[in-house]
Amino acid sequence: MAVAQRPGADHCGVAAAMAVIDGKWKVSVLWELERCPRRFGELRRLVPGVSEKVLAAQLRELETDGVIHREVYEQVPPRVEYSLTPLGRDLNTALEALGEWGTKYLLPDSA
Amino acid sequence: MAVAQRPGADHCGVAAAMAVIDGKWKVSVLWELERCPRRFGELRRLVPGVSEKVLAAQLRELETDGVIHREVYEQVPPRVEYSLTPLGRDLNTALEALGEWGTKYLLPDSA
DNA sequence: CGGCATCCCCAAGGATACTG
DNA sequence: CAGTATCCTTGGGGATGCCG
Repeated sequence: MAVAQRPGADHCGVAAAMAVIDGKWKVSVLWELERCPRRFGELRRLVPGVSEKVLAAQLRELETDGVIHREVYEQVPPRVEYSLTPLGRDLNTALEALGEWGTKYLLPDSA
Repeated sequence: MAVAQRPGADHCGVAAAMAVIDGKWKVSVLWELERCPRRFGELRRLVPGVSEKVLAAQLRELETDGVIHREVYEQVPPRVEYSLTPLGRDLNTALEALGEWGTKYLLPDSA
């Protein structure tokens, strides 16, 4: 999303997390990787609508942020697999709380 | 942030939550309101960097989404107070999980 | 005080083509 | 297959001014 960064503010942890998942497709990618490691092409298909350029860019950022791992298998044709790091798994767990809230929020009238 | 919406996908709850907090200052606002209700001008000061236009717009969206309540006191000068709804408090709780992850993530090397 | 209206800008993202 | 390179579009947000 783009979250205001206020160093020192007591919500900076949230801001940091938001910065990591800031990107239109990152949560979807994280979610898909939760099930199992995936190749680039698989992710393209699993995350409909994302372009190659943007998927590659966001994967790089997620890798830089240490939430996913990029494994290159030297073969022909090339094979690259992306997987969650332990940190990434923790992030997904934290996102689940948000997911539960969202599901509850979506209900027209909940109990 | 702007999160890909994939109706039917099993992460749609997360997407819904992300949509609600999508806005550069929304999390900060939510955070400030956690402590106590705040007036418009207070929020401006508490959330440094936000413009009047954008603050007003994001407050409207948060209100539309049912996470904050807008109370207008008919006085001169005008007085408007914003507060969290129960739904908003739940959202903040869910965000705390993310905040804890973020804090952990920020540590150079954690135990 | 608490806004809304207007104009502007720029970075994130989309489309397409090309490459190791 | 798994990307880069290039060009282009969009809209969220910044700055400023006016109003009840």
